[in-house]
Amino acid sequence: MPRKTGEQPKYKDIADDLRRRIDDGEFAERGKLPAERALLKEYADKVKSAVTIRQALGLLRDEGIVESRVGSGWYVLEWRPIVRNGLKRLSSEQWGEGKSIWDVDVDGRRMIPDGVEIETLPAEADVATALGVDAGALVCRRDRRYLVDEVPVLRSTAYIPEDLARGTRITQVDTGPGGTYKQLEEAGHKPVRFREDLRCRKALPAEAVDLDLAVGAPVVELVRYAYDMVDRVVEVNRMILDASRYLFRYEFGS
Amino acid sequence: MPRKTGEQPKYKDIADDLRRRIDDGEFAERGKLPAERALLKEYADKVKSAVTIRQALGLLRDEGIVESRVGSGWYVLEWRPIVRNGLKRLSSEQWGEGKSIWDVDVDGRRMIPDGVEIETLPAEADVATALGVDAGALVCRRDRRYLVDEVPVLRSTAYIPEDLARGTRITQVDTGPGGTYKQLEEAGHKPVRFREDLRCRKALPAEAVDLDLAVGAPVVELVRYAYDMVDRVVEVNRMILDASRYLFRYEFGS
DNA sequence: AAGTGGTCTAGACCACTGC
DNA sequence: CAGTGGTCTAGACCACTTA
Repeated sequence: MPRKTGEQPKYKDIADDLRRRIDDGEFAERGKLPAERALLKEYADKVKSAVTIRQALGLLRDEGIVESRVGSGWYVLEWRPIVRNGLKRLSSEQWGEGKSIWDVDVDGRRMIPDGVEIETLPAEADVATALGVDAGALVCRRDRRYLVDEVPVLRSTAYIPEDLARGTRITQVDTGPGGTYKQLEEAGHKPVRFREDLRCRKALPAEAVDLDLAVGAPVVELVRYAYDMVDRVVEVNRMILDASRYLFRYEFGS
Repeated sequence: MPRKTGEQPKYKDIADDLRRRIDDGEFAERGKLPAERALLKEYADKVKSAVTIRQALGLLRDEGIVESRVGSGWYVLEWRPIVRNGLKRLSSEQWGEGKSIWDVDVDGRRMIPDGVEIETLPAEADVATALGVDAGALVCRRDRRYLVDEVPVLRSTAYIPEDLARGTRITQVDTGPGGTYKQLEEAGHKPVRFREDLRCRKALPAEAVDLDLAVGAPVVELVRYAYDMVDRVVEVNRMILDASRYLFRYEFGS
């Protein structure tokens, strides 16, 4: 039956009730909700069809407070963010002394690189524009995924103009202490200025697979530009992050 | 019929095809997709039920590339972000000379305040913690929504300790040129340091209504802390932004 | 008034998980 | 193997938009 005027749809009623029960901690112990068929019985006086129950659960999933596991059930989610400090991580104190800039991402938890792909190839149009080189000019691409607690949280794809990367460890899997930025410094192109463009949107299907997310889950697309002393772009890094796991922090004085 | 092993669900096939057609510009002219019932006929050899068509369209909506208008149809969305520069907007050059810090949000477009609510009230626990005052201490709350192109894009709720706001125009609807920060400066508490914590998640039902979003659409929750010379928190501003309309930019030198 | 998206029913079979 | 979520069908009525 469709909705009557002035009434809220049934599935929203169900979602409201489940949200309240979750907030009340009713499922806190096992972290697990009753099965769909069980909920259908619980709410039998309100709703007749399993589809409507699923609609309510889907709403809660959209809000990021529950997740489903096929063959297993529906589970309450906790939110425990990774704090990513956009300023500290880029201070040369971090990478100047040989620390990896990823170390500052996670407080307590380790961020583990999961496979690296390094390739030298002609720049696509958007990459060329971002780097300020001609389209088709050679660039070095470093592509890598990162895990926290064995869960993928971040895909990072960095582009460096080939003439800056050539002959350095930037083209190697292990860039050595201080990473790419230290290598750029030694090549006479120390990054001194940065820009980060941050955009939040829903995951595309390919990204959802890569980061093990539900389709439509929010991701953050973060593009960082690193400039050297003469304002040349020496690196562009495009990152896709699982938005639900991150808190982005920027601090600055006047 | 359920999915066979190794196959993609039908609704994803439909979504893939529609995504391709949108990218090809097939609907660019009117910006409008065929009606659900028309799509059901178009894809009659693949899919038999309207629910499955709706599932495919819902996927595209989750990805933020189409929207639905009841009684009207499905429309292709364009993405034209508001660039919000987190650094420029907070330089005292912006507000020191009497500009509103909102003016720098929109390039070309105007950001229009839509209703202001000002109230002095005891601080909730989380606000008290953020401001570094005792729970229950009086604070001034300035709550306001902003529109761009007549569309709500931002809800801003600022909290200022009552002893700093008392007797100033902070408690007035119009804070005068330079806004709250100019008033704080004149009270001897010039903000000199800032922190912004940015988190992306799906909209809660109340937020969705407030910003005229679909439930589950991504929003950005941005909390800004302003500190004076002696590191006292002089303002906390909690903002909820329509994520689909914003690009956040942070620039910093080393 | 005609067409549209939104909601709902009462079933069904599948692949996957966990015992 | 029993239970779970995921997908699918073939209908239906409602409120809303557009003309």
